[in-house]
This record gives sequence, C-alpha cells and structure tokens, in this order.
Amino acid sequence: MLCELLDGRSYTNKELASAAGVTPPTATAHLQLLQSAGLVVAERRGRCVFHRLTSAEVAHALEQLASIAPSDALHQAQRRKAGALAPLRSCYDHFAGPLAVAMTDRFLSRGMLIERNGGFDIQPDDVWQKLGVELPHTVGKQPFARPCMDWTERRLHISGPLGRQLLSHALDIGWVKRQTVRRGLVLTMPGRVAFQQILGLDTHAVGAESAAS
Amino acid sequence: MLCELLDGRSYTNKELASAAGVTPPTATAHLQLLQSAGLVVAERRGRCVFHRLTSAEVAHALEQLASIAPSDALHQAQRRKAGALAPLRSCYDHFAGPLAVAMTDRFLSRGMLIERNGGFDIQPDDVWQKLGVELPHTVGKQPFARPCMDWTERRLHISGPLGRQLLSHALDIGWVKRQTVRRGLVLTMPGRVAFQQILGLDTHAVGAESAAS
DNA sequence: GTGATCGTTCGCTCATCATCGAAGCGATTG
DNA sequence: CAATCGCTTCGATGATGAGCGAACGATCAC
Repeated sequence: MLCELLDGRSYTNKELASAAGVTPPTATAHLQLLQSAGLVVAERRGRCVFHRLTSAEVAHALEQLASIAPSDALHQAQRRKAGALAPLRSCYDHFAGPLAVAMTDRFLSRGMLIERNGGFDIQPDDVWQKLGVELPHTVGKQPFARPCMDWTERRLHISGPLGRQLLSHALDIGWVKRQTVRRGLVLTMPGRVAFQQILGLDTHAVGAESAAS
Repeated sequence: MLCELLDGRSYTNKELASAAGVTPPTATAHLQLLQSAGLVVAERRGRCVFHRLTSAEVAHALEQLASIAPSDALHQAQRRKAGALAPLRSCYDHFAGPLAVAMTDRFLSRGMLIERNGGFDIQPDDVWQKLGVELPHTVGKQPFARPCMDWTERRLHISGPLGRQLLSHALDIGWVKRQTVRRGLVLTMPGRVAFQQILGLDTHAVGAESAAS
C-alpha cells in the first residue's frame, strides 16, 4: 500500500485493498494502523475516503528503506515496476528520474539555483515563470526548494514547494501525463518541445513507451 | 537493537539482549532475522560474536525512520537518550551533532571542501593532515566525502570515508572519548585545543558533561 | 583436565493479529 | 423513497511467531 502511495496521489480503500490483494475490511484495519502511526492521512470526499502519505518526509523514509531492501521474491513485483518506470516518474509530489536530475543540473549551471548547505537558494529569473513557478514573496522558514536524493540515480533532484510547482504545472499544461503504471510519467510532444526550448534539454531518451521488461 | 547499533560499534549477543530486555535465545533469533534481511553482519571473535550494521545506508535509513516516528510511550526511552546526546555524538561511523555541522561549514568556507551535486569534492590542504585525514590517491567511483542529513540539526555534515577518518583519528589521538551513554561523545581538553587551533572552532558549548535530563 | 562463559539449537507455550464474512451506516443516484 | 455503492464495525478463526527454559557445543582461564 505504501509503495502504491509513493506517487503522492490519493487512493481509495478499495484501490489499496486490491493493490495489496486483500479484502476491504482488511485494508480498513491496516490503513487505520498506518494512520495512527502518522504515515498516512485520510480525507473523506462524498462516500469515498482518500488516503495519502502524510508528508514528503514519509515518502523519503520509504525510499530509503527501499534502497536497502533485499531483492527477495516478495518484492520482485515491486522491483519490476520500479524498473519499468525508470526514465521519468514522480517522487511523492515532484519529478524524479534522469530528467529531474538533468533539470536540476541545468538550473544549477544557469545560476537559477544555488546550492547552499544542503538546500537550494532560488534566484529570480524569467525562466521560472515559463515553467509555471511562482517565486515566493516572503522568505519563509521552510526552504522553497529542497534536495531529494534519487536512489536509482544517486543524484540530487528538486523537492519542496519548487518541485511541487514544477510537476503540477507540467501536469496542468499537459507537458507530462500520468501513466497507468504507478508513478510513471510520460512526456508529451508539447512537453518535449517546451523542455527543449526553455531549458535546452535533450529529451530523446525520456518518456518513450519503454519496451524493456 | 538497531538503535543500539546506530553508533556504528559492534555489540555482542548478550549486550543486545539486555539492551532489548530479552533473553539470549530471543536475541539470537532476532539477530538471525536482521542478518538474513541484510541489516546487520556478524563476526566471530573467539567465543564472542560481534554484530554491527551492514552499511552506512542502513544507518541512514534508520535515522530517516526515527525522524518520522511518532513519539509514543514505547520510544520515550530512546527519545530521552537522543535528547541527552545532542551536542556531540557519532552517527554510525562519523561525527554528528552541532560540532559536526560547524566543522563542515568551516571546511566549506575555507574551500577545503566544495559542494557539488549532492556530494563533496575534497581539495588538497595541509590542514587535512593535521586532522589525520589521508587524501585518496586515486579518484575512485565511491565519493570520498558524502553529505549526511542530521535530523536534529536539519543540516548537512560529512559521512563517507572522510567522515570515518575524522572520527577514528579523533578517537585514536584522544580528542574525543566515547561516553557511557550510547552514541555520545565527550570532547577532551586536547580536543578542544586542537579544534580551536586547527579550525578556529569555538567549542564552549560542546561536549560538557551535560546536566540536562 | 575442570569449570566458567558465551552462543546456539530445540521444543513448547501463549498471545497477538491478520484475515474474512456478515451486517450496519452514510452518501449518492434514479 | 428505493436501490446501489463504498466504507466500517463486529465477531470468529486460524496461523504466525515471539518468547522462554533446558540442553548442547565452543571457547577461554586456571
């Protein structure tokens, strides 16, 4: 269930039950456990109850666990999934995978972001607006952009409010679409053009309907 | 048991059994589980068997879990411990806590380390030798210095081979000593002098035999 | 060799908890 | 209002596995 929720979206009891291969009552019991442990939060909308991870910290901890988990038969299915969605995916609420790393590198080399003691300082630039990012008016206590270690790439990419804005804008405007496979994203043609024009990113290897097993 | 092992040291079956409040047979069974899960490794020396965490990755994942764990009664004891050892401690095999963060800042501001894409590039400097650090002769694939997020400070400090060398040298030369309380380190007078002279660090608030509960 | 210490194996017990079917509740649809 | 759908509660069951004491093997001290 937690792996299912790692994409940052909300799922209903029924969806999580079928994902875990159990009946709804069992899923209810388990989700109550997760909720009392503070790992997930539930939100009632109509007759449906949507569950999602509490915070990016929880997602991060899960990723850490996944990175040290042995590859026994139980996790084989999850691993296969993870392999299939390698090139471009979402990590909780922001981009992950090679494209996310490439974007981050580009921001850094252009001076739009500056690395400082494990955080990112954002610099004003009109490119941000093109990417749908609204710069913070006030300098809050929470960092606007935070680094997130990608455990397949072993490189940093952007999480925090900035990462959230980048992904949600890309989804809104249709640059990327959610794949049916969990956590997978597929780059659309407008998205390819946009990333090429705005950032000069070569997206030839990203988001193609992968045939790799 | 895992919390006990977080200081990077090896512990015997008996020690871990008493730390967990169970009998040796139970500890044996549990440690075999942890071993088959790849979390710990066992090493036989004489009639004793020493258990330690498999890697820094495991330690890191545990820290991540601790950072999202709710503070219910079960973990109260651990929390109290964590509170007591705040100023200076070890994280698996390297320094942690405010002093570690201050050291890292000093290395960065002096240009001895350069932050780059989530890693640290080390620069030649004769100060390294004074700190007991042997610079790597070949540029290996594994980064020599890696950042480690301290979940109490929420700042980066140094792990990896560099962090390991810094701590082991400081222990060897008597700059710091292991506290009886787990993971705690206490700064000795020579250590104070050394950090002041070599790095200009003010250590007035660090390592004093804390009276805080 | 003898005794002490440490760890493991064995067999057993007991509590816990995951799981399910059936029934109940609330919301939506017609 | 009636029917449907989704989620939860309830009660019962069954299996898992944590835990212990006792016995055994291995190592060290004298």
